[in-house]
Amino acid sequence: MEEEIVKLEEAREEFVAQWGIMGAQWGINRTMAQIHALLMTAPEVMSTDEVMETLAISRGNAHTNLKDLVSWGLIRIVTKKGERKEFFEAEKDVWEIFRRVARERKRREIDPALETLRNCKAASEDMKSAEGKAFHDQMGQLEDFVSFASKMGDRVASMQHGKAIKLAMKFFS
Amino acid sequence: MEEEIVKLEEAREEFVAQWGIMGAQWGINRTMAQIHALLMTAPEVMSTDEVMETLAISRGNAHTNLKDLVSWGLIRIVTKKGERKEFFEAEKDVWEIFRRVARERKRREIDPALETLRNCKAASEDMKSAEGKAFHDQMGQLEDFVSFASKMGDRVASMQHGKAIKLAMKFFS
DNA sequence: ATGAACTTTCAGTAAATACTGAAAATTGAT
DNA sequence: ATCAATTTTCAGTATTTACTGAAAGTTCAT
Repeated sequence: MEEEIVKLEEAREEFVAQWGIMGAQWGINRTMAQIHALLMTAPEVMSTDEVMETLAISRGNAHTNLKDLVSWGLIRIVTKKGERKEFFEAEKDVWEIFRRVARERKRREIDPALETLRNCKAASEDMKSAEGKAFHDQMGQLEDFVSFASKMGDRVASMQHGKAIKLAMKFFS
Repeated sequence: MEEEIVKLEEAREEFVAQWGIMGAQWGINRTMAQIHALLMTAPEVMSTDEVMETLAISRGNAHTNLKDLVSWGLIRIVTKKGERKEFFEAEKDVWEIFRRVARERKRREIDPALETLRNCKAASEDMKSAEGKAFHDQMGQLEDFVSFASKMGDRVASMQHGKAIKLAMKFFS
């Protein structure tokens, strides 16, 4: 039965490593994604020291990324009574994870981009030249698309899991 | 009327810069995103030299990123008769841009991640411990979610623009 | 008020990523 | 076959991003 524990740890390590790579490809720092993966598959809450030790990273690094994960709403701080230390626990529901990431990325990245697109569109509003008109038109198309996608995201993210599943079923019919 | 040209160039520069920042936030290199933005708003096809000059970057950099954009299907090579140089032209249709990015990211990033999730799930298939079962279950949930999202993406990406719009309308009703 | 337990910050450093520029390779016209 | 135009590659370098570790700050029990 000891064998099972080893196998589990191996599988978990593979998952943590791959989640880190995937995070990096999507513009999230590798360590943050790894900590997230670690906590998602942790049977119990973990302290900063445990995270440090498991991933072999420094206190500063662990601390910063744990706090970033908290600010993304992907993990939460838990305190045990009688203990002064903070422990961390991940949101494990995939639908909830998706919703939180979608919300944050909208707020942090999509909205500022939309702002720029609107600026560029406005700046080229009354242009007479063919180039000016084409640019204005292109900005308009991009703005429409991005704001549409963003609204879709909002809409989906604010749904209950069950509703979303139903919708998806309809979608595939 | 000269004034309009200046204003247009300013707006275009703002767009190029912001698109670069956004790209970087989504794990795409800044220069690649900037070249893409530049070509999306170019009234004419551009040569490597023109791209180099406009963005003040080296030949190697311009070359590498132009070829990467071609491999993403976001720009294409155009030749002018009587000229040996290659020119580049961007796909301008936002829906088509979205489809190509979705396809490539699936192929390059989602599919490998799914592979790992399946591995981890399989590796913990017959585990008896509570930890093993919980891990297996978590991998299963993640796999279901990712593969579902990926299928949705496929489905949407393979739609015609018009169909997608209709669907979206239904969605918002 | 003191001090141990713990968290936070941050200057310095390491690692990863992106870029340059020039040399090598390729292409196509003569 | 030669050569000028053009594309491609890549060793070296610069820039950006991430990490370390230790010092400073905070909190809470006594």
